[in-house]
Amino acid sequence: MERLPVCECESVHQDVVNEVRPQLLCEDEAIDLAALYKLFGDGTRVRILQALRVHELCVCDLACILGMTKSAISHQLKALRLSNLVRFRREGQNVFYALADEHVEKILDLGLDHLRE
Amino acid sequence: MERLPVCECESVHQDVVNEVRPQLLCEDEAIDLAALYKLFGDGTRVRILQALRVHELCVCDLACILGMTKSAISHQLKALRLSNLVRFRREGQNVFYALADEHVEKILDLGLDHLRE
DNA sequence: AAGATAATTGAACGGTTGCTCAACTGTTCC
DNA sequence: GGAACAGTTGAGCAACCGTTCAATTATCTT
Repeated sequence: MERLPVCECESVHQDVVNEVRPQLLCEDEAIDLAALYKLFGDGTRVRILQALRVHELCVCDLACILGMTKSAISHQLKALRLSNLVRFRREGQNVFYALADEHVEKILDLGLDHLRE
Repeated sequence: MERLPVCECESVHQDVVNEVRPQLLCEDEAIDLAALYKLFGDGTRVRILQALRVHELCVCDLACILGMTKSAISHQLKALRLSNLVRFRREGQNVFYALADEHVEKILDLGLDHLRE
């Protein structure tokens, strides 16, 4: 679906707008990027990810560490799983979760850097 | 408010839990980090930030570029302003916005890296 | 096969969020 | 001062989100 270049404003700086427009994220990229960061935008998920930096953990462990129900944790893990931010393996009755790659750690660190500056 | 180390589970891996617990983010840090990333977790705000990478822009320009109302843009800019992700200066009737620092760009880039891997 | 426990799932609820609309502020120009 | 326009703001509403609760699946043990 094309986004029309119309707007309600009279005094647009047309030259600048024309310079910016081709460098924009396309709609899909913007949505994907936002979807990625949305996962980091919740306290529970961030704490889960931070915990998984230290050691792989089962749902039970995470529930214990964060003081939440297994159900709540599992729901959040599902979201992280579907976006490939965590991977998991079953071992008997336990399912162990771990960070999917070091990209996740980098994102956590960069955010913490920003907060602590 | 202290978080009790209780949980509903019987078979917690206590040694691992004890190792992870002291390395956790405290509640406040987790919330602040999540609040930061929440701002990147919306398609409109991400597109605004990406546009501001190219050039400082007034509300009008952004509305034009994104095909949205000035009001909608202004609401989002307020959120970005309150968290110091953008700065602004008034020039006559226009208010020009720009990225606050290169941290914001780094975060955008890291997210895009992840998507394109 | 039955019982116990880890984990997942779906529905439901309450809170949050993003946009719209209308009213308002601030600046410029006459 | 008053008209015109850029920008901000608050209320309202629909959509989304995170937790709870209850039911279900999967695995292990006896």
